[in-house]
Amino acid sequence: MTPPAGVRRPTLSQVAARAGVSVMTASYTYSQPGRVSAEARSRVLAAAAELGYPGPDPRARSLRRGSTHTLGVILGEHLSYAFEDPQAASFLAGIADVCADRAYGMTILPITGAADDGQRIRAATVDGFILWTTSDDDPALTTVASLGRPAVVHGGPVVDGLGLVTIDNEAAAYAVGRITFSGARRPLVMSFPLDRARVSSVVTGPDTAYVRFPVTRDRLTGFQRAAEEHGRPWRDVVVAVCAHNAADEAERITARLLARADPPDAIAAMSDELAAGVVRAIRTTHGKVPDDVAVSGWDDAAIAADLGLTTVAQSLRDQGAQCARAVLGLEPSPAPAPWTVVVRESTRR
Amino acid sequence: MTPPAGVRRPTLSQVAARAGVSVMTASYTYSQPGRVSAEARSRVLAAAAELGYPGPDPRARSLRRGSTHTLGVILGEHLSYAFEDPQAASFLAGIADVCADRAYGMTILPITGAADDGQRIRAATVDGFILWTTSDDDPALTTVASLGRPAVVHGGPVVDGLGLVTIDNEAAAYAVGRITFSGARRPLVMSFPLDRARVSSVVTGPDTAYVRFPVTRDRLTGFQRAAEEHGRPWRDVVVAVCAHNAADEAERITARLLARADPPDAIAAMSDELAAGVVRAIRTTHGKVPDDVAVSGWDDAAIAADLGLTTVAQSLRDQGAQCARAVLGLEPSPAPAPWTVVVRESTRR
DNA sequence: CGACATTCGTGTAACGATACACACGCTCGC
DNA sequence: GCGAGCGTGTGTATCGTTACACGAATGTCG
Repeated sequence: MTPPAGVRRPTLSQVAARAGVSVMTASYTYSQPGRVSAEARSRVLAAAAELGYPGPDPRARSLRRGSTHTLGVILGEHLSYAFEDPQAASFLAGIADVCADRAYGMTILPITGAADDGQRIRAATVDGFILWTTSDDDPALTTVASLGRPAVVHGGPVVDGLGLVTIDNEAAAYAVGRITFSGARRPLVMSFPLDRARVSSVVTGPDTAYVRFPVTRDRLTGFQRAAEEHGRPWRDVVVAVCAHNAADEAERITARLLARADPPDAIAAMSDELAAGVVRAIRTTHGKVPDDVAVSGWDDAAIAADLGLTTVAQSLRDQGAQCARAVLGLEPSPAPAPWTVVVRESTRR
Repeated sequence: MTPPAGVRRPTLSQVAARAGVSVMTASYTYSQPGRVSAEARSRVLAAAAELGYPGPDPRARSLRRGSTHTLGVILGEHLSYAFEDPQAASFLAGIADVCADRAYGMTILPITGAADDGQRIRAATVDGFILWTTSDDDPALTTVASLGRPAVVHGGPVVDGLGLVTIDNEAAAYAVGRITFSGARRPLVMSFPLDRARVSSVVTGPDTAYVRFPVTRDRLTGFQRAAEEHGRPWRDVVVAVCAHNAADEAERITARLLARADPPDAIAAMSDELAAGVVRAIRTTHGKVPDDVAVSGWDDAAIAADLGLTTVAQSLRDQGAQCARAVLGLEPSPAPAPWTVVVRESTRR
């Protein structure tokens, strides 16, 4: 995989010399072919072919032109998890659609959560940024904001100078929570992490003000309203926190909770992935959905239809595309993204 | 998301001027801090802070240094599918691991299958390439080879000057095929596309020499050997081709095949994803796995364990990482990647 | 005390391309 | 017949940084 050493990429001026024209004529042949006569153009292209000139060096071009034709994507969690998280994958697919359309590259930035992330962001050769899964206190936010390049945050928080693409998570959580918790005596929320520490834990009625991830905070707030409306005080509501958006983890935690003296009888999960784990755990212990435990998910992924899950339908793919368009300046002021609640068997008692 | 217009990024020479040192001293402050005295260094950093200088411009740096600190990934199928294909996601995760480690960016190139893909590849500001899901006649291969930058192909084909990371697909297919087809009278292969047209179809005993995707070709060849060893001539073996690696499609096709007068009684699928669709279709029609139909998958994904699928275990994640290391020159000569067959209930009669 | 190594600052010349302005020859239109 | 306008070719300056080589100052050692 190592290229033959010693062969250097020919330059535009070598091509120009060989074609017997000026460097600018050669340059225009690539950037504005119409600007050059047919004869000159063909001589340049012939010379380029003879020399094996692959076209203008993108590095030099991006320096001179000031644009890299590439978008940077900053994924909040360690990259390892990002690709295996189906939500993130849909979101990335949406970005990729727009990028492919406009011939933009899409760079996944090598963020690890370590101290040098700021440097890595500053060193990225990209025209703009899209941020996924950021917390209020994520240092990447201030770094990106300080660069003065266009940037859009998905989900939140609101940062001055950065765009925002999101749904109204609180309203959606309230809507699906009301359905899930209806008639429940021990409602439970299967949640994403509350802060960047990303540890799994089980707490009751957490103060949402301390939750650092805006998406998670808004959803918890909505679920809280729904629970309280059904006469379940928040301080009695159990919130199970999964460190990652993975069904396995939700299954393990749910199994433990079901074994308690006061097992939950309604579980609202923050993703279909987590809900799938919940359902698996319930079935393993010979429980019935929804008779013993009502369950809802979020996203309306393929698995939600398979399992008959009530869920919040949103298109992360569209939201990814919206982010990309916003960064590229194709979408003046992104509107709140649409969502609906899809009611299926998993909440019908 | 649009940055305040008019503010220009300060340059290194402005910082140097403000700090009262030469440009080179300022430059060394960032690239080789040890090379400058503590006093000069702190003056430069102070000046940079006052001016809001975010560090050396990566575009200029990559032009001058000749390296971009970024790897390019070329995904054979249209990007839309790539992210939703769990195999691709694992592979990408492996690349991402290595990139994050070395502070390399990872650019997904905006390949669409259209005519200007070559230009897009040549215009990519990357140090090397990793190619995923390429066919023998993929024009991206020759384009990449002509650039003389390090590149690695996953799965094949073998191209002069490009590295190769793969398992021995033929041997693995033979191994899992022998188990799956044991005692079967109507073996069937659920396959990936045979060529870049990517249409789904159902054929019998295709001439493997005409299959354009090396991975698919090698696996078919292995399955062929396995079927023939069990006394099933290849011309009688049905090969169902799925256009994409998606369970839904496999389910639809399997349902149709099961409704035939001569339904298959053993199905070897080229991925667990496809096998999951196969199992779903069998169960929908009240068939039993493995009693009515033996099934095997490929990859040993999470779903394979869930479904009790016999499968070829390989780590696409490790292979992705291997590709990345090879391109970065950290791995002299990549060895064939390991695989094993995991036998579970789905083939035990 | 002179020879020699080390530390650290600087000037100059690239890296490879493009923006811009200018020059030249032609064709029109009046 | 002459200025305007267009189509084409070219020189120069510059994008922002770093490699390299050189020189001055300081330190070390016999």
